[in-house]
Amino acid sequence: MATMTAAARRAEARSAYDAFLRDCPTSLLMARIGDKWVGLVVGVLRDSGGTGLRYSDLGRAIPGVSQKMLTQTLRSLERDGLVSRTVTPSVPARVDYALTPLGEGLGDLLAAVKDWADGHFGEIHAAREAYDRDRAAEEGTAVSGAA
Amino acid sequence: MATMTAAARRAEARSAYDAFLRDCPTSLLMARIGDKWVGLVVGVLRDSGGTGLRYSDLGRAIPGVSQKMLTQTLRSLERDGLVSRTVTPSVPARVDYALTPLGEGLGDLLAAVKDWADGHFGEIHAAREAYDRDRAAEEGTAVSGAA
DNA sequence: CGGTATCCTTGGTGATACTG
DNA sequence: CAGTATCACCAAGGATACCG
Repeated sequence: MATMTAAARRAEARSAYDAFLRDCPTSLLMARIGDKWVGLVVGVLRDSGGTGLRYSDLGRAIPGVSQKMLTQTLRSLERDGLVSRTVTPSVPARVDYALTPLGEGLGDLLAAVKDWADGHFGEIHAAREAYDRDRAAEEGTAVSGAA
Repeated sequence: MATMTAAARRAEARSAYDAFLRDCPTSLLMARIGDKWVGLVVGVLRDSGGTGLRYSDLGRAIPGVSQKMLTQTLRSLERDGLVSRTVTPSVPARVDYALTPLGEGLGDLLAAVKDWADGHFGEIHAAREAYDRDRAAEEGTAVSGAA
């Protein structure tokens, strides 16, 4: 047992931390924002005005999303009170999705993220190129040194 | 071939969209924010003041992060010019990480996200409970109807 | 101390097929 | 139209072992 203490303690720490992260509102929101489709969906819903969009409209507005992912994203957003789902029991059935006030708040936040991204992407891009260039230069130096 | 058109077009749309997303600064930043460890790392670095932290300090400050993930996160952050890496060639070697001005900008953004999360988590949590309750009630209704 | 290289597991993602 | 269910895949993440 004593030989496993280090690994066991690490595992325990991980579990405890994971539990903490699950309860941490910030982590939750960050995971949400980072989700591949969430940003697109609330963006599209935001652009559509408060009128809402039908399921198939959403699918068309976001090329490349599968039904599964669209439904899954919509469901989780609905569960968190960020989008509202309105079923009109006509034939064929019609379902509209719209941002709730809370969802609009998230949309505003996302817009702020977008602004920052647009404003600083140039710097980030430049930093990447500089980093990659330096890295290539180091490798080149190493190679020429060896040769 | 005509029978594959629908699938082919979908695949093509996916590829084009994926390419677009890769070039989209907003998507890039969202992916970054959503990364499990990025938020923690810049948060810790931010709290530490501008003095920076050593690699092992970071590891200790974030229980549950593996060396691999810590290094990987730090590298990608460094590549994007968000953190600086300073090597002091003493024995044993010492490496310090700190937020760059750009990284502090990201930190501010993250703080805004955190504020929103803290301010609205109550609503989200309530929405979840309401959703889950409704869902359970529907199932219950279905069952009682069947029975 | 501060990493890198490797293997292995897990689950997120997407394609497909079927239903009310 | 608006989903649900199932399967298959691959890549992110973690554990482990080793190097400068």
